[in-house]
Amino acid sequence: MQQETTRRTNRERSEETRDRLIQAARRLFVEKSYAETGTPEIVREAGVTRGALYHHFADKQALFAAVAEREARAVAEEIERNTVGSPSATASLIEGGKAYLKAMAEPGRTRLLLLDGPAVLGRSGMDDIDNRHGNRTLREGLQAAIEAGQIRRLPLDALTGLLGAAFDRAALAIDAGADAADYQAGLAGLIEGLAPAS
Amino acid sequence: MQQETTRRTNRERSEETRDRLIQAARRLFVEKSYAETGTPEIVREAGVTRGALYHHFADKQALFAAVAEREARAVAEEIERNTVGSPSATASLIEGGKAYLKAMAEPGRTRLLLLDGPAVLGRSGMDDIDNRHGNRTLREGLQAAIEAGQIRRLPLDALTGLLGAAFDRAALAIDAGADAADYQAGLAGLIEGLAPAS
DNA sequence: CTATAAACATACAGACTGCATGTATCATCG
DNA sequence: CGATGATACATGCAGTCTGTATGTTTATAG
Repeated sequence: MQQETTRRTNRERSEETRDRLIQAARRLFVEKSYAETGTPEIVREAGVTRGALYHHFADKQALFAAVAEREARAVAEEIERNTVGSPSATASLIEGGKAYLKAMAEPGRTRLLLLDGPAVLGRSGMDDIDNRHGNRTLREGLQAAIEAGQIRRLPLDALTGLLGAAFDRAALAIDAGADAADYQAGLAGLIEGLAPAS
Repeated sequence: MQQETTRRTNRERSEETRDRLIQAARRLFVEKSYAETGTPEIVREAGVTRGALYHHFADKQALFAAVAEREARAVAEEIERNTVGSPSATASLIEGGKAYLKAMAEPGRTRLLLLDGPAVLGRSGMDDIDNRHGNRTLREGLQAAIEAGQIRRLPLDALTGLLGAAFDRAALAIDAGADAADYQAGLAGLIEGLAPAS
């Protein structure tokens, strides 16, 4: 039989369709925005029909969640790959921050994860994604630094949130054309300032 | 003439209609969200028609911008009212931060200004509003603290953005039910840590 | 090879946005 | 004060979108 090329297992069919939808949606959500991208346009770009979309995803929002989830995972992996163990805990934090900013420089990530994400999924929804992937690293880094006595003993969750927000803001500003060095300096200043009072 | 009650100048008519629209929109944008609120519902709540809405505002987004602008102004005024001159510049920053968090505790403000705002108007659009109202105070406070030698000399705009983001994050977390004291402590730690290295 | 389930396609109902056109109310000027 | 123009608003319509219900094809189990 020559149509073996089209003969695929169900798993493969689903996998590919989901993948095409997520990739097409990512392209359009980044180029325009979540709100200004319609599902007809997404499925056209993906080469499937809206039936397929609504078979695999509960609604447009669920498709966005899949896009965001994949993106957050990619960021986390990229950081883990580009980061090596550092001597001091604070230095490790600063280095991790640099890796985060570099990963977030990939076009579209700030819009997906920092602008549309919180609005579409709510802050709690984005927190769930963050905690599954990226933020965990930051929290563990801070905890290690605190227990190593290199950072003042402050409420861990709050500190994680506050520093994470600062990093997010830096990523946004840099993406908007601000001077990266300025923000790197500001972040380093904030982190170093957390050293125990002398 | 007994219908003098309905005899109003054009200015008054417009003023009241705009006001009713902005207030109704605010209520609904807060209760649900910008995306899930339709213009038919807004005008019903405001007691006018969609014609009036589209006469006064270019589109739904422009109406949201008006709501956000008014809210940002209210926050700025509330802070200015509740804040008194402090001895040290850093203490003044911390006090201003407390006033900000208190103002942002007004229901709906975090959603309007921190979640939907950036997504609907873009970060640059929200920055415009912020710079017209709130953020200016923070920048000036930081500048004063730097020139008074109470805070390390770091890039002013970057530092303003980073600390502002941390405050925003605190407001969101507190609104979501987190312990306010934890975040206050974290913020105080961040600010105090900016003191020049001893 | 048949039956069943999964994957996808198509058709449709309801709702919404923005605009175009119509009407009422106010302002201006001779 | 009366007519003319402008402003404020109302109504109707076209196009589009989302989610669902129903139909069809493809894979899998027995």
